[in-house]
Amino acid sequence: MPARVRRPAAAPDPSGSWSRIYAVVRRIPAGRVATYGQVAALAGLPGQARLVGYALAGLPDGNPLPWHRVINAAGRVSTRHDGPGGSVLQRLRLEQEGVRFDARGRVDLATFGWKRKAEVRR
DNA sequence: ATGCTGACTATGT
DNA sequence: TACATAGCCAGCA
Repeated sequence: MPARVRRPAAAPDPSGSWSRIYAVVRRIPAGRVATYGQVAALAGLPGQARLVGYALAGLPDGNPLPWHRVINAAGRVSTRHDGPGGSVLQRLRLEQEGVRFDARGRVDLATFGWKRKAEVRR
């Protein structure tokens, strides 16, 4: 079995990359989605989209982090190894927040993508 | 200290 | 649009 990433414990290392990732994910507003690469860049880890996925994989169940708002660059929900239910739950939560999926199960990043600055409204 | 794995992305065919 | 390949980093055995 693959070495399942263990959660960063209750006291995440503030210097650790994972903590920075979590901090960014937490800022994603409801009804919007961000790509792994985008989160990585905002976390100061340009190009390390993978780390974002792995960091989220180590999240404990029931944690307050809106991990479901993070999807891949293709606008699709990544399938996790944790269980197929995870991706389903993710899509469900997003739809609940108003994010629309097309017939192919993809999200239009141009519409629901998280824009950090100035965004469309305000 | 070394090697393997993994919620990814960009590029080429 | 879909599949294959290479590059990236942190954590665990």
